[in-house]
Amino acid sequence: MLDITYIRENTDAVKQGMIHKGEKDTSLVDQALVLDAKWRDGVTRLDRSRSELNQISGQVGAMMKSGRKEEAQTLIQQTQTLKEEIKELDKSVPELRNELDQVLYQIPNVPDPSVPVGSTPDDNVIHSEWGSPRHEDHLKPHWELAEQNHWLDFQRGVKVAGAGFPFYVGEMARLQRSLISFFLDSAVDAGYTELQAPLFVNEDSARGTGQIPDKEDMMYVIPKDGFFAIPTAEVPVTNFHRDEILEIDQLPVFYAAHTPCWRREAGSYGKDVKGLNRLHQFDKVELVKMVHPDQSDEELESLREHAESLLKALKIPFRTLLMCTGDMGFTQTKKYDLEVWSSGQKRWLEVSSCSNFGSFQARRMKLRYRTESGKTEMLHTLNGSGLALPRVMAALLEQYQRPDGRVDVPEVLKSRMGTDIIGSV
RNA sequence: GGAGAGAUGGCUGAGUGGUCGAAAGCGCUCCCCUGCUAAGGGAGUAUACCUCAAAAGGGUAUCGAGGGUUCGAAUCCCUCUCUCUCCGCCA
Repeated sequence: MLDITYIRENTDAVKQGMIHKGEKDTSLVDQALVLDAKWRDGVTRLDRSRSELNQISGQVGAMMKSGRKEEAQTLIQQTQTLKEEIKELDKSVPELRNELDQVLYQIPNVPDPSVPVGSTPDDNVIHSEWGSPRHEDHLKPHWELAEQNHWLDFQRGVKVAGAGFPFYVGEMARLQRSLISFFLDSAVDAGYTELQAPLFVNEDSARGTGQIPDKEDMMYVIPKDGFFAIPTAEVPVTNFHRDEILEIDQLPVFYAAHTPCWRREAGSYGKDVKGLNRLHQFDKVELVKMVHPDQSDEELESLREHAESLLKALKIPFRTLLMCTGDMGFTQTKKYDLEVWSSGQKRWLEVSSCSNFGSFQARRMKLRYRTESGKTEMLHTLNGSGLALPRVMAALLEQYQRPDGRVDVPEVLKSRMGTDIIGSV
């Protein structure tokens, strides 16, 4: 959420940002300002009444001590109206604040000035392209390669769990494990601290990163215990420091975590869900940064560069998109998407999304640091995939396939795979 | 799952109805003293919000969370959560 003080002082910029992100109606901002004024008025009145009551209580105490009970009684009688007033305000002020928060939750983060203004994916800017995509006619999609080599078992996945929960078999399982380990090692080398995180989170955490109340339907829920299955490691990892104040010399904080991710993704169909393109459960290595506000612009670039370096090391062709205002999402100030070229499907597949959230997430989860002057201030958070496994594997198989359906192992994975080539003729 | 104990500031730990946002100690910061080291003295050291152009100042709330009793609650009552110990179960 945005800071109401910021909205108060930058009303036009906030409205402009909303419009650029595709909202037609900016009246939420005006609503917020009205509620803010009401709420502050209520707080002031409540504080004043309480102050009066406290003062009287002190006097009563002093009288009781010195035995002036009658005097005390008359004072006590005076408190009745005050107490009623407090009781009312005590109810209405939090209600107003709650109303205000509900409005604030619906106001999107303001895009960074460097983000191209646009409304559709066509307005995204190609930031860079890398590698040599294969364009032979008879390249197979990964699901055909997987079928030939018995690498994926979708049917048994359906039997055991349901659609979108495949088994990875033999070399494919090992390939995934090798990639995960490669990604994590790279992250650690780049200064990230490796975390193994809870795979279920509680309601507070889901709220902290904004999955609820907005995007509840994306998550699997375990109602009996009040858990949410994480849709990304971003949720537990960003919440790691929720409600904390970090010292300035602890910054910046970098974390990397591999987790499965569960997404309900209701309503998808067709080529999107074919093979490994879209699953209900998939593995991902997630990178999270918590940084000083002055650093977040640069940190987004280095985050993107790190994600790109993984694809370069694997020699998988990809492009990086700078997402336009209309395609970047509610919570971000700036976002890059990395898309690998799927040689067998002749299309781009998103494997990473690197985002700067500014203080938007931090404010929601009270993630702060102490400035040199001793004040507390919201941190900036960033995250990015590094990387999402299934689509990387899909692109890898397709890019490295041989005419006989076997697949060469990328150089950087050979020792982990224990072989130069996988599959059988 | 059963039984018991507990939850206070960065930490340890007092406090059972009236200047308690909270003693004391430790830690930390600054200053003084001391020719190293050690020791000593003094001051300061939570968070959030409102008010104020800002700073200063003022006010309010917070002693696990929520509710109640009272003029007044860290202290009394109710509900919940969590932690610890013992037993059971268990990778």
